[in-house]
Amino acid sequence: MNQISLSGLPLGAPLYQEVKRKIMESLRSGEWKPGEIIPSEKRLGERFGVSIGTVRKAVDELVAENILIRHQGRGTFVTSHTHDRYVFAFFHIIGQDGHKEYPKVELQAFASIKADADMAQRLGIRTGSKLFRLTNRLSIAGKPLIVDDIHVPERSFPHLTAETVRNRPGTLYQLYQDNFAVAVLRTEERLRACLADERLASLLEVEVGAPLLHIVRLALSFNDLAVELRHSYVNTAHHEYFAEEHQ
Amino acid sequence: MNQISLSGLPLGAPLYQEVKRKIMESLRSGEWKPGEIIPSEKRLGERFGVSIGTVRKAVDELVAENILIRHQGRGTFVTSHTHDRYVFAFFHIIGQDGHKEYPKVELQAFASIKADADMAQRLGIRTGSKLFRLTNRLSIAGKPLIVDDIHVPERSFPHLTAETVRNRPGTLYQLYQDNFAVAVLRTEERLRACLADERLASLLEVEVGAPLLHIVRLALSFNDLAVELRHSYVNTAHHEYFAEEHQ
DNA sequence: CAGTGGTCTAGACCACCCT
DNA sequence: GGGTGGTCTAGACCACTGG
Repeated sequence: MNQISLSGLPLGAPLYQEVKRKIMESLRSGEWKPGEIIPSEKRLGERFGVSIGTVRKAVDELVAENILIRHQGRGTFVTSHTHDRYVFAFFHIIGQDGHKEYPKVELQAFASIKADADMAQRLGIRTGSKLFRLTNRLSIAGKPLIVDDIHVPERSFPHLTAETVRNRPGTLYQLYQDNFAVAVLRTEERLRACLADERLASLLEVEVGAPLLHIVRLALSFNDLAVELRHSYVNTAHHEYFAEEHQ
Repeated sequence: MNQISLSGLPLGAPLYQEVKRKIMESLRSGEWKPGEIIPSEKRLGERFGVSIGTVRKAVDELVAENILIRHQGRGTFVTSHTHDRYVFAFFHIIGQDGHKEYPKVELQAFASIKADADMAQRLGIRTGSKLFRLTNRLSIAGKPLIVDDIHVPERSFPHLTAETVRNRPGTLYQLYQDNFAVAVLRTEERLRACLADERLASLLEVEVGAPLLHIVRLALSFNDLAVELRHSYVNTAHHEYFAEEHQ
C-alpha cells in the first residue's frame, strides 16, 4: 500500500507538485481572488524556497487546467468567470452555421425543495437536504431554445433569492463566483435524446413528442466538490451540441 | 500582416516550435511509425542542434496532444491506435452505471457512392468524389445500441473492401492506421436529438418515432485533414454520451 | 525604464527499465 | 550497469507591458 502524506500527495512527490498544491490552497482560501494578480514567479520561488523553473512547472499545470492565466509582461492572474469565458468554456450549443451565440435568459421559476435520492447522490449530499431549484428559459432571436432546470445546495448558496438571480449582471457562474465565492472549474455532462412532455413543449414552443437533447451537467469546484446539477433540454432543430476530442 | 515562413510558423518562432514541427514532419513521413520508439531526447537534441530542455518542451506538447507517449526508463513512443485507446479516447457512450463497455460490431452494408454537397463540404473534397459508405450496427449484451453510417474518401483508402473491414482484427481506426497509414488524431462531434425512421427503428429494434441521439463525427489527421465522416444514431434508453469540460 | 513572463542552455541527480 | 525519461537548479537573454 502506498503511503500518503497529510497533503494528499504521495511521500516523495515532486517539489513542483507540492508548490502547485500550495498555490491551489491559497486560491481556495481566497488569498488570491478571481481576476487578481498573483505574485511573480520570482517571488513565488522565494516564498516556497524553490527555483523559478520549479514554480514555472507548477504554474504551467494550473494554466493548462485554466485555473491561472499568464499575461506576458504583466503577470499571472486567477481565472475569472466572465461572460465571454462562460460562452467559450461551458456553453456548447452552436447554430447550424457553427456560430456560437449566447441566448437571452428568462427565469421561469425559483423554489426551495428537498433533494431526492438521485439529486443527492449526484451532488454528494444527503437525501432530503435543501436545494434551490431554478428554471431558466434561454432564447435566441426570440425563439425558445433551451430549458434549464438548475439545482444547487442551499448550504453553498445561503439566502439566494429569485431577485438576486434575476438581477445578476452576468452569467449564473459569475454570480456563484462573485456573491458566493464558488468557483466552477470543471463540468461533466451526460447526454441523451428524449421527447418533449407538456411542460417542455409549452416552454420551448414545440409539439409534445418532439425530440429534444437532454443534458445532465454536474458542475464541480476545487477537490471535485459538486456545486450544481443542471438538466438542460435543447431543441436541436436548428442548433447542435459541439464537442471536440484530442485523441 | 504577419510574415509567415515556409514552415507555416511565424518568423522568429520559438526554437521548440521548430523542433516540434520537425518531429511531426518525421511522423507524417513515416520515419517513426505508430507504436515505435523515437530517438532519445539526448539524440534528438544533437540531431536538431538544441539543448535537451528545448527538445523536452517540444515533446511535452506532442505528449499533451496524445501524439507521443513517454515511458520513464524506456523511451518515447509514437501513439498507436489500440482497442483500449479507442475506447478510452473516442468512444463516448457509457451505461447508466457510468461503465464503459465496447460493443460487438456487425457490418450491415458496404458500398461505393458519390459525395453529395454536404459530405463533400465536411470532408473537404469535391462534390461527386467517390466515397466508401459503411453501415455498422453495434450491440451490447445482444441488444442493438448504435447504428453508424461511415463515409471515407476512396482516394485515402484504396481498394478497401467489405472483407477487409469484416476481417479486421481491431477497431476501424486501427485498420486505417495499419493498412492505410492514416492516423486519426482528433475528432469533432455535433450532437442533436432525432426520431427513429423505419430503417433505424428496424436496425435498433425500437419503435418508429423513438428518440435517438444523432452524432455527426468528423475524424481528422495531421494538418486537420478530414479522413472520415460518421453519422451515429444511439438508442439512449439505457446508455448516455459522456463529455467532460475542464473550464 | 524596471518588472514580468517566455525561451534556452548546461548540467546535476534521481527513478525507472532492460539486459 | 547503462540508458532512458523526470526533476531541479542557476543563470542568460528576449519580448512584452506599464508607468
